[in-house]
Amino acid sequence: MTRKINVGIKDIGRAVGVSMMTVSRALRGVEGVSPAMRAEILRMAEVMDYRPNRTARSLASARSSLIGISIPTLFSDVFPEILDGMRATLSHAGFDTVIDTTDYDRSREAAWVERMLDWNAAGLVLSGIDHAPEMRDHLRALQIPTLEIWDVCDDPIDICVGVDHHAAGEMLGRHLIAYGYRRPAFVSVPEGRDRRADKRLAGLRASFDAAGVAEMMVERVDRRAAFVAGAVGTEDLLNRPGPRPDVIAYLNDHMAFGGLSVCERLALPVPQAVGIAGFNGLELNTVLPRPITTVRTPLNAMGVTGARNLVARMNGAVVARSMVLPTLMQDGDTTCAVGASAGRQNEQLGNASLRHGLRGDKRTD
Amino acid sequence: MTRKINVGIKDIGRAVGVSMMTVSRALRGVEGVSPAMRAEILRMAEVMDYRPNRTARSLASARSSLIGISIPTLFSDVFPEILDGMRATLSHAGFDTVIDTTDYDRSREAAWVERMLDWNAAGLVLSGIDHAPEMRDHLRALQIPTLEIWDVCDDPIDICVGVDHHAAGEMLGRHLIAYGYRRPAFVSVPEGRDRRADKRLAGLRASFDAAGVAEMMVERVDRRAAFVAGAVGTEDLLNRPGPRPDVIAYLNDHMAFGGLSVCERLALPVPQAVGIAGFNGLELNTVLPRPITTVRTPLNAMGVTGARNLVARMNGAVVARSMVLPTLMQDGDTTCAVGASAGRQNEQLGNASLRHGLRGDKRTD
DNA sequence: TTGTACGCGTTATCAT
DNA sequence: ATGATAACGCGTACAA
Repeated sequence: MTRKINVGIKDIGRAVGVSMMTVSRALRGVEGVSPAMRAEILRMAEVMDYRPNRTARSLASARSSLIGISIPTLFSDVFPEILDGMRATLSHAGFDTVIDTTDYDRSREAAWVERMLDWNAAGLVLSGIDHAPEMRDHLRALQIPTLEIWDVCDDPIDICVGVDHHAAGEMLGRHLIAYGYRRPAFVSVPEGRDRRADKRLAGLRASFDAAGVAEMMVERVDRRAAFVAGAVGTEDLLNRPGPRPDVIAYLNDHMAFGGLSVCERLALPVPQAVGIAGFNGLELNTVLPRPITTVRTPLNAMGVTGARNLVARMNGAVVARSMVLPTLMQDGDTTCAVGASAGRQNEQLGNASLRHGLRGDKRTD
Repeated sequence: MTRKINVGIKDIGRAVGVSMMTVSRALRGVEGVSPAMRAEILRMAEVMDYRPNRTARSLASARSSLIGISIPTLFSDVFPEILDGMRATLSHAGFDTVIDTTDYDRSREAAWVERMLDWNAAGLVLSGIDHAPEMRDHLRALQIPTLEIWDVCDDPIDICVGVDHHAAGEMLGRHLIAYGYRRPAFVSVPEGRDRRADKRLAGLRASFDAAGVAEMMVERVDRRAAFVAGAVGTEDLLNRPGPRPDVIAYLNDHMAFGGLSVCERLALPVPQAVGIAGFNGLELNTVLPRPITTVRTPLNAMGVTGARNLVARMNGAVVARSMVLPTLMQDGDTTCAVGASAGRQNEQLGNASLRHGLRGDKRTD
């Protein structure tokens, strides 16, 4: 019960001399209003500076223009890039985005989703495909348009758009094996935190397994800043007793760069003494003194595609349940042919390069 | 008008055998319900899995739990860090955050603010203090709790929390002058895009002016990725005819790092041939091969303080209209005493260091 | 402490 | 093509 401050549909109706319903119809652009009347109403709305009350609209129609977007963190180039891809599509379609950062906490995500449902959210965007089971069931039962982004599976809650992280890991593995690396290591965050990272590691493992290398050192770091995490993890890794790894792969490019800088500080020749590989192919890479070997992921395009699919889905269209985007093996200056047979490897790589496009255009799918 | 899917206050009332109002009171935790009755109602709500309809609540009370947050971009460590600082406070207080990225476009910000008002937003958070005048007036007239963050002035829309960018620029200028630098340059984005950057540049200019150096080269780059922008801007700057700058300051640390990497590629000794200075003191800096001289800004603390003030303000408390947080001059390895009188400068610095705390604890305010 | 009646601004339904 | 009326689910004001 506050003082009436905004003009409402009723006021416009009174001014023009028609009922609320005609105004409502005219404003929403639905059928059933004569062109002349519609024009006059729109003009009057403009003059009176009418603003729709979204809260009332949502209550009456049982749906809102709110889209809930849940991401693990803003401290990564991954999610801002995806969000950027989605923004234009969603805002053009007239949606507002309520964003929540979960810090990789499933229960927090689930609680927040319930809140969004309390808002009559028009749709949801979730990061990845690993969620609280009750939440999955609930969303499925409600049939609310839900996009899972960045990872894919055959059985999403509703629809999904992403890349195959396992395949990407495998691809990187094959690349490193072809170069002759045989003592791989992986620097990541604590297990279970980032499921996509775990999948990439599994893919990497699978490739090395297939090549007869069963052993893989894994270092896990729990630091927020990726640069720092990569540096710390690399230091710890190199300080371990036993044989030193000949190649280190990282969760992402930022961590890889942190690791690279540690190697330089320790005067460890990269890529001769140790190879370095990242993930994502961020723009960062284009300015580094030496580009890092990485797997390029179509983050922005993923956002665009995901948003489009979601909007189509909300409009009742039938869209692909699962959409897998390709990734690209991008060779940099931080890996090279190594080992006793480096010369021979280089020849083989020449051939492989022709066959599979080793430098730049090898891709999943 | 859809099928009734959620249990409402009415249903609980029926189940317990009381009126809706008693249920409403019990659920909201307001006075006027006997403890026994409240306990029973809460239990029943739990059992029936009651979920409040926020839309209806908002319509009836003419206010919502939505806080609109407008930031220029997610591609910077500044705004994610500020957002991170605000998150816990806002979510504990029961607010949902609707985030919009404006890409430094004032009219876009203004349009979005109107949408938030249509949602009965409980409050707004805006980046900086430069906004569309009509929007300012509108928000003032509505008296809606509004926090302007990251920059400060004497006459905010409502309340503000930030740092004094001009003073920060001046501080950096004095620092560089004390080191003997006399041919300064600044690499930034197009003028008017980022007002804070413009203010820092103005402060820097003021210091050099006071020291008798009127000339300052300014290079402006329009690239999204900060690393790339810094690198490109530095290349263009160094390719200019005429005397080369002896020190280059940047909009932020990321750009400074991009510039640093260009200098290394060109085999330009830093800091002997050219000094490099950034802004913000990001964690990035702790892992770089050589820490960049920078001005540290309390981004996270700013978010926390801002959110607390805003929540207090929404609760009707009186809070400081304007709150200025201190910045810290943080000396790195990318600047040093230079010039014909480098030796003497070093001595002076020794003294200055004692007086003003040159290394690490010089600060604004 | 509890209940009644009404209003919030809009959309849905069924008239005309 | 337009209108009257009833929701939507909850909070406010006042009465009991």
